[in-house]
Amino acid sequence: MIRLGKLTDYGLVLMSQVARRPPTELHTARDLAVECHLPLPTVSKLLKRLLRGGLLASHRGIKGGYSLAREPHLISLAEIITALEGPLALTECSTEIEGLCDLEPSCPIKNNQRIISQVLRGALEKVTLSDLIRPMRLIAIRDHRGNLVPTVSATSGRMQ
Amino acid sequence: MIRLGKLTDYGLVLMSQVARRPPTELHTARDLAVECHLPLPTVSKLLKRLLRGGLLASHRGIKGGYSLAREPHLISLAEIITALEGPLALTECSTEIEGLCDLEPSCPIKNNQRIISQVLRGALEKVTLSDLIRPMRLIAIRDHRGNLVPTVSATSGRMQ
DNA sequence: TAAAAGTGTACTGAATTAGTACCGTTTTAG
DNA sequence: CTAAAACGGTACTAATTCAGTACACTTTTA
Repeated sequence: MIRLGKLTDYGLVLMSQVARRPPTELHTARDLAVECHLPLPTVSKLLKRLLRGGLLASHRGIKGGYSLAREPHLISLAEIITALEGPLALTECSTEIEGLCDLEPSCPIKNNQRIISQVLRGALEKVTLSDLIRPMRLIAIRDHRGNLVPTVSATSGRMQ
Repeated sequence: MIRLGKLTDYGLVLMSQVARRPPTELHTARDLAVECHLPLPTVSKLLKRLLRGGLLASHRGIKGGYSLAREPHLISLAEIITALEGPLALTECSTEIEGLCDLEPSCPIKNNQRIISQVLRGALEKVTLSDLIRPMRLIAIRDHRGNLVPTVSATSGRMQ
């Protein structure tokens, strides 16, 4: 199982909750915690990370709160996950940082690892926050080898 | 960062090491450990899991060892990862098992989570072991929104 | 100016994972 | 027929990572 941390999952829930409301509306950490049934400190922590990632805008003060930094269809899953978990990669060796893996000098598949990570990222970049909040269809396409390849399609008709 | 366990990474190295040799050749856990610079107990553990996943065939006895259960181009990354880490999913809620997540009854994006997992799986099913052991090209395609979408292409001309 | 809301850091307990050890089973060479 | 080499399974321990929390600070507005 390729795992996404629980916190990242919560983060997706939070983002989609904000995205579901009118773009001008401000959401306090407290309100979001109640609406999403999550503990306030956790929500607060996540909103901070999403802010630093440039996905949310914040407004301080007594009438403050958070709003989306961009329109939902311009925020990809890849960005959200990156903001919450750090650089999107399958293994440590596929990041830019060298020397993390003992096998690195002799690793026979190092180069391909990087490419695989990019394929994965490509898949996640295709899905946006606006896809997450509206009904999605799963369309299966048969590739040249006859395998079923699942792909998303929003009801709006957005395709790839 | 979407993380794959270190062990799974080792597993990919092991599988590609076996795949690089003639299909009839048997590989002992000891030999693979030396060739891949990994501790023997770890290698042994991984080979067992890959066997149970149906990706390797084993031969006992003094002249025993492991070989691939199928040709490299019929073994997908998705299968290898599933064998080593369990069902391929982004979050617990996207698996078949219900009731793991407190938010489940009220989770607004539960259904879409499942679909996202399937998209990801689709991407990993497209890459096979044979792709892993030969030079791969990364080809970028622009989708309808003008974004670059990375995709793999083996030098053999295999495409999707 | 006080209250409400965001900002940042640091700590602790829990859960997961990696790594190891041990003992059993199968096969084959001599 | 038996000893050695290799696979097969389980269970345990240490290390790492992650989730969750607490606390002190800054900003804004009624």
